[in-house]
Amino acid sequence: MDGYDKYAFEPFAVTVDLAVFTIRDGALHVLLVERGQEPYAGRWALPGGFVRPEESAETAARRELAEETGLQDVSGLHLEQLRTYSEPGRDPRMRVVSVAFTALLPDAPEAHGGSDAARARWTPYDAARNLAFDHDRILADAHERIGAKLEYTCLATRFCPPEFTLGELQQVYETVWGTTLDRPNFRRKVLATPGFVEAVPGGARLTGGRGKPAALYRAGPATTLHPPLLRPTSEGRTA
Amino acid sequence: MDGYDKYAFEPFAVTVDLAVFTIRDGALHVLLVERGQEPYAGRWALPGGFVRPEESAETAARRELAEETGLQDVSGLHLEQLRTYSEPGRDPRMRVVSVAFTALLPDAPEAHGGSDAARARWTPYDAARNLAFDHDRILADAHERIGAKLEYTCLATRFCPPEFTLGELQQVYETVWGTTLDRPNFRRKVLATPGFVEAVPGGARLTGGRGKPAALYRAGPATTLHPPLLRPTSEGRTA
DNA sequence: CCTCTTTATGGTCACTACGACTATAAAGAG
DNA sequence: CTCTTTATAGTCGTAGTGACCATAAAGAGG
Repeated sequence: MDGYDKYAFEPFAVTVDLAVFTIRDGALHVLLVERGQEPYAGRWALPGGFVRPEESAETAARRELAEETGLQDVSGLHLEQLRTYSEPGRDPRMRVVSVAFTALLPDAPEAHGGSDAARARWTPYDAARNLAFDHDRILADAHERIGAKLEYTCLATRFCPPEFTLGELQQVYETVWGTTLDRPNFRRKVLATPGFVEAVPGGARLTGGRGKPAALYRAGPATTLHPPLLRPTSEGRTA
Repeated sequence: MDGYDKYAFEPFAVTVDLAVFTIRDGALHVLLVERGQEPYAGRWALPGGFVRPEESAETAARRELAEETGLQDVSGLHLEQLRTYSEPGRDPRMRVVSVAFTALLPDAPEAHGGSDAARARWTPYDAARNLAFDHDRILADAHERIGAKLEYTCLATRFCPPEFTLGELQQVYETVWGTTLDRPNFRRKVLATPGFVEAVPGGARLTGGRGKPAALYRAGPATTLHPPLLRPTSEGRTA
């Protein structure tokens, strides 16, 4: 931050890009918009936009999240800065530095594409490839980040509605990690972690499921998991 | 990234700020520079500078790191993006978005203050307060980040010279975390983690220490710790 | 109505990891 | 030679967890 008068500085455009995840039909989905203009016209991209003069990147990201999802209240949603992408050639028109964010939604509200985004669509994560700009990379980084954070935080409840069953919570882990987990062991771990989930006073779910009705839980006050809930095959990674 | 023609965008200045840590005399130190001009003239700040037109933020950060430390080869040093700070009022003169990085140095080369930074100095972390801009916040975020990463990565070896003793490695943990660790248990854990450290073929250190000479180790190929090496009192955090 | 399937829930058992602790070895200081 | 200091080896009990097995409670289909 020193030397303002020693080097001239180039003006940059600053944008935010959002990797918005949800779980739909037991599969991880991400919100994409279709680009209407060059470059990358017709290609899918992460939602985002310019940071306005009076905004911070976080404020801009939450504004874009509201616009793209069409949700009335996005204040309770989990929004987290991922990292900043600043490679000189990442936008062919001009020098754009983009601050990427990750957001987690409980369930997919189908109605969206509020303001400027031409078409917005929930896309299965595995099908979200060949995106515009460096968005493939951003999306992969975001996926890796949330997978890692599930291990040592209570983030998984952010994918769930206000009241949920342990089976739904387990499905969050299985969907993001792409693995299966032993149900009794998962249950034991979650219930043994104080503040992770709290039982709903007198409720059990009946109608939907095919099997025995499951108890309902809410997200607890805890934010971190000690000890962590490690992925089955996350051992011995050398690189 | 859509809507280029729909909203005018403000040009931003983009800078990098570096939180460079080392361990000196058993205490965590951070590299600071003294500002020579307004605003915050005479105050200490994190080293940093503008991102040049042809650079990425990472490139700019490594260039600044070389300039401020005066080191010939900074290519092997650990440099990691922390996060981006973009609050509208964080620089009183203009709109500046800063990408913050964290760097870890094995030992403190006293000679530095290479190019534009008036005076650069290693400062004990606990004494690095009341910095310019929002650098107190950046520094605190950086400290929290490296403390957390020590738990589940092999980052601690980045604080050590090429060959080190387990006592030195333990001191890294104790210094960053501000705790004490049980020596035999720490030793057992480190040696039981494959790829964390590797014994130097036939060496033991003699001259310096007062006690029994310690075996020398090098950093191994592993990058992550499974299971993690958790801090003594990092349990039950609710907020 | 009975049986099969499905999901939820409760439990056991063995093994690993770890905190707390004791003991021994090998150096320098006095 | 003894004291101090640091490194290293090992022990013991407990928490956490992976791999199971068993039971309960619902719907589906005969």
